[in-house]
Amino acid sequence: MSQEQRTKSQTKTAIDGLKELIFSGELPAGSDHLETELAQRLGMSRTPVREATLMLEGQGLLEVRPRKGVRILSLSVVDMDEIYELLTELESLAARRAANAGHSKDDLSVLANAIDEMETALASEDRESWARADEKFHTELVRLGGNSRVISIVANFNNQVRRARAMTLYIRPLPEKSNEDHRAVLEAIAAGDAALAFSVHHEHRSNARKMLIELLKKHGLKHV
Amino acid sequence: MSQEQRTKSQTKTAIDGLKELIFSGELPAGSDHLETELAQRLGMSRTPVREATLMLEGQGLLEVRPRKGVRILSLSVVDMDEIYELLTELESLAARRAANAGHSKDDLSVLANAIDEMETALASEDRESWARADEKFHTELVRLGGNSRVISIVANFNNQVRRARAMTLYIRPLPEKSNEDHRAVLEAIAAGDAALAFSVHHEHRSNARKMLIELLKKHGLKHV
DNA sequence: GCATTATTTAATGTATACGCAATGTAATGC
DNA sequence: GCATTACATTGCGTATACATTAAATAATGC
Repeated sequence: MSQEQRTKSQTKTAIDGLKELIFSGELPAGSDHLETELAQRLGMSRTPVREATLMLEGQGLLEVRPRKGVRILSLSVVDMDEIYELLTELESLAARRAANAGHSKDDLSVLANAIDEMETALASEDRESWARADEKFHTELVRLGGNSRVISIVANFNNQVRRARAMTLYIRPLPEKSNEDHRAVLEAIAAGDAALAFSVHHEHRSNARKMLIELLKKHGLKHV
Repeated sequence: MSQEQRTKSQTKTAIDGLKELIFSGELPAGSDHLETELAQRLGMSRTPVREATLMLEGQGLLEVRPRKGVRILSLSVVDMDEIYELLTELESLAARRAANAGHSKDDLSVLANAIDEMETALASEDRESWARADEKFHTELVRLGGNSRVISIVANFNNQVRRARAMTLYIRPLPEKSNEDHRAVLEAIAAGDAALAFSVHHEHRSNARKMLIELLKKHGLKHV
């Protein structure tokens, strides 16, 4: 954790608080909440809550519906598919850029570590640890890509699918083959083979997308 | 134009007003403006202006800098390059999806018309008309792609580069070859050839990107 | 004179007040 | 009973008041 601001503004507090409430499921997808209720809950006046909800609406986490309250957004299968398609493209773009950037072995150590962590986690079937390492890998990959717009868009959509991912973590098959892909991507980047990095990662992500969508359909999860 | 809201909220008025002021250059890139000043200018209190600036900050049009005022963002060459790279990828994705969607000739008429309009405009060297038709083509292409996330992201970044595009409209060479690409993309989509639609459009966009970046550098436009 | 501290200023962040419009409820006419 | 209209409620949009604090300025000691 980075050093906290001397005094965090109420609006920031509200943003973080709401995010946390949403991610944790305390404000479930589809639920409605009046500004006054949220303000009370967060211990502040309506003003900063209002500003926070407007910003989070811009980030696709909720919807402000006058007189109906703030609605926490749920994602349909189509939404998930759209987002995964987008993430596939953007992460693959990042992989290509990362390969072209000529990163040193040292630069790539976070990726390598994440892969190791996933391996360890897989061996002990520790899905939570695996998920953390997986997210670390993908986040770092995008960071290495270096396109700041891509970085923030990907981060944003990862937030949007966070709940869904957590929800499916225990019902999906252990990603045995996944790490082969990760290693292949890492190697392509280390070798500076941009086309390969792109295509391998694209394939990897496409597969994950298909798997997830099938899973959602199979379990009748129309909204997550 | 769609029927106006009975009563447009002040916040919406502020958003539209600020956008217009930014796009028109009345609030030049890099300039700073206090909330009070903007409120007076827009004829309303600080509250809706504040909400508007926060939302526009989320859209990358300006930056809220406490005590320094709202700064209208300018884009560096690197920024432009990042954005064009992103647009290249997302529009190409849209082209692929459009090709896979099995659109009828009728569905593709807007694209076809836009191409014709560009041709006409080119013949009379009417750059403004050409730019409008070109934007129409690209917007429609993305719309046909049908991924709503992609649609809104592309729209957003088009807003961000709007000024820069206007600025370079008269100093860049007439895009003689450009329409060949557009036609090729249209044909690939009509034929349902997704891979071709993707690659042709990707190439088209990459070229435009290179051209623009060269142009900015050549003219010493470090910030637009 | 220069650096440091105290003071003032001003712009923001936040709370609050208030009117309006949308929603629900009761009353009325048929 | 049912539809329609009047009424009450309430949640939001906006203005405004106030507190806070960063920045600018003045004052002080050396």
